[in-house]
Amino acid sequence: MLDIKKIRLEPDRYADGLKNRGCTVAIPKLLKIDDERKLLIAKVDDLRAAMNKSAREISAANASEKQAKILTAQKLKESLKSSEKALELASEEFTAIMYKLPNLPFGDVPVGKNEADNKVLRNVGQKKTFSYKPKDYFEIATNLDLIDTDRAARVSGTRFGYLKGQLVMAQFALIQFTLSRLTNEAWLSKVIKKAKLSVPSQAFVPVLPPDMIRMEVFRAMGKLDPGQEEERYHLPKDNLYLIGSAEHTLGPYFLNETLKAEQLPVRFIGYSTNFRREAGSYGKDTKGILRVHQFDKLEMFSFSRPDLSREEHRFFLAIQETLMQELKLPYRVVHVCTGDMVSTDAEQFDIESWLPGQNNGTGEYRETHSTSNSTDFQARRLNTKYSDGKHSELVHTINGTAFAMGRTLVALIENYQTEKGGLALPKILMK
RNA sequence: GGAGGCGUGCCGGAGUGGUUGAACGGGCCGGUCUUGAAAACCGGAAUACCUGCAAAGGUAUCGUAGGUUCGAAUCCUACCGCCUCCGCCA
Repeated sequence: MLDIKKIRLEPDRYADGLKNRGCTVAIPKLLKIDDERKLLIAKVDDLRAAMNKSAREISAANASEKQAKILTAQKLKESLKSSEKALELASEEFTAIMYKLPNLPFGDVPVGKNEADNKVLRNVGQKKTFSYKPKDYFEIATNLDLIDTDRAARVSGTRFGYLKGQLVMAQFALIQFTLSRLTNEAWLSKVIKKAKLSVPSQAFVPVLPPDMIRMEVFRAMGKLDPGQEEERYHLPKDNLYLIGSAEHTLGPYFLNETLKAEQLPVRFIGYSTNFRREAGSYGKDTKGILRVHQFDKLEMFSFSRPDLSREEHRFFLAIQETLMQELKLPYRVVHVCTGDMVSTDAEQFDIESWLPGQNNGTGEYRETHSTSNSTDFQARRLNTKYSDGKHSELVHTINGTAFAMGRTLVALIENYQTEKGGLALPKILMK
């Protein structure tokens, strides 16, 4: 959620930024609704003050005048109730609009309508040349009996898969590899230095978070906002939702807490199973495991001081890139444009991995990673602050994929396939 | 799933309808004393919102949301969470 006070100070900047995101809410109208709301707050506060005063008088009054005073107070209460009702309606209208507003993009985020306007920042890594037409990962994996979606469909429906055998071993190797890097301060320090950043090098704390989340908390994370609800699995009997990323339960870890300034940044590397309904993607990637209802992912999350959040965000990107380079997977970095960003983000980078077997063997880039700076947008609803002992302020939250298991396995299979239809995975995973 | 208990400020802990933002103790911050510290003594300290240039004033907050009442930390209801016992169980 945005801060109405900041919107009031710079209405034009907000209007422009939100317009670039394709948000149609009119700022002047919002401010007018807020004005009306404030008038009602003043009215209700005055009436409550009068009520408090009369209650004190009743308590002090002697028996003879008490009854008359109570009668006056009762009348006062009637008018208070009607004003309170009016305030409640005005507040609901105001909040409904505020919840619709996405985060304000930074001024240097590329402006654009949709995916087509995203800006490719760089291509990294050597694309392997094949002496034959490289195969699709699904063909290879099916031949080696590493992925079975037919039986999964029988058991669980479309967009599910069984991962088997050496592919499972590869997933756990990938997990070990990643955790060993993100918990290693010396390694992180090298990443920071190479990226010319000045954030501290403290290690990520590995976390296995809950895979289910309460409705109120999910809402506070901004992940049930209009348009997103359809993407979530809901368990009505218990009123719980299945998470779509470890981000969803890592973010609220410090719900309603104030951290000490010297604690920051707090860095988590969470591993979770993620559930997505993939509503509205019918007919897209129906084969294989590129787009499934359930997949595992290692997700980075950081609570940062506001003045360092942009560096922390670039640090996340640098980690993603370094990990990809260690696996020798070619990729490109994309600066996501205003129209294509996730609603809670002020800035977003994606990494798209090179998949040589896609597109009938000519290859294509597919999104495998994403990293976002949500500034104080999530922290405001989560009420997560930090304090230096004198002042307290909302923290900034940063999230980013370390590795999404399924799609990374896809990239590994396609890039490390052999002519005979086997796999020669990188040594770094072979331990 | 059954039975019972409990949720007060940074912490402990009073408070069962009337100036209670909340006794008391500890911790914390500032000061006096001291060569310095400790002890002792004195003083200070919550958050959010509204009005205001400010000083200041007002409102709300005793798990959360409603309700009863002129008045609620105190009474009622629901929800959330924690604890104990029984049952079931990876």
